[in-house]
Amino acid sequence: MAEWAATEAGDFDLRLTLESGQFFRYEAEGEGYLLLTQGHALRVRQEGGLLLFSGADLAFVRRLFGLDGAHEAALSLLQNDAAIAPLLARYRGLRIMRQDLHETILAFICSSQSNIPKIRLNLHGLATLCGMDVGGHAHLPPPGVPLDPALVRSAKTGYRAKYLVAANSMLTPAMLDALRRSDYPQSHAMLCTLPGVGPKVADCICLFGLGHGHAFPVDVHILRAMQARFPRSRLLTPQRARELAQRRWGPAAGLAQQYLYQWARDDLRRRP
DNA sequence: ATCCAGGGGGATT
DNA sequence: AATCCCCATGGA
Repeated sequence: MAEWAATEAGDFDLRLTLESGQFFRYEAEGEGYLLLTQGHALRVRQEGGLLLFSGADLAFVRRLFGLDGAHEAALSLLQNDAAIAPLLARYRGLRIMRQDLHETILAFICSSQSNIPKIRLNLHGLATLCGMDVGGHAHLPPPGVPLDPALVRSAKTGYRAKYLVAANSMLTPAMLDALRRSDYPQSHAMLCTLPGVGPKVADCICLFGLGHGHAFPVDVHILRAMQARFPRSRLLTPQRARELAQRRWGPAAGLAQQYLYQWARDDLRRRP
């Protein structure tokens, strides 16, 4: 077994962050987790304010989990806002991860009309059937390669199979580079040209795969959360909720969304 | 603009 | 065991 390294991770909650619906290629293993991403088999576990890891270098781990000053800067924009501050305290340590762009696109095409366990099932199937083996671990297929529609379908991706096949062929290195070089509105528009990617999924990709803090994906959970916390805003449609969040929180809107999502999942479920 | 199909898993009956 | 429910996207 590889050697463990450690890094300071105060104000970080590994379990909360990993299981908050932004990243799906993990499984519980012993006291921690095994993550399969970007060719790495990364083992992580948290002991108090220390994050222990093996399988990738320090810079990779700190970037993946958002352990940088950008998080503190975004937090400081939210902590004086009465509409969101209680959630910051309740879910202390929840961070936005910074993931690989191509993996994020595949994951969130799978995410439409779905749920976390099923997305994990889809991605595991996709990696096993269409992907590549790296040291005994299945990783997602690389961008640009043609995927076998029958295999993609057998990963139980359902009607999303054709989107995954078409999108992966469109995702050339040039397109990924263009996405990375573009600003938030441009990359959002470009992502919406991919099959299976609409405004909501594009915002997830902007937030988790491109690090655009303004991105504010609105699904039913977020819409419910926004309606509950801004009861005086009449007729809060998904589009209006997004505009309100971006106007109110600016580059911290995406982080606010993550706290709202967690709260909605915990407290605003149907049939409580 | 409005309506509705779509796939598979989970909850409910 | 059968049925309802979920709820983003795309096409009619």
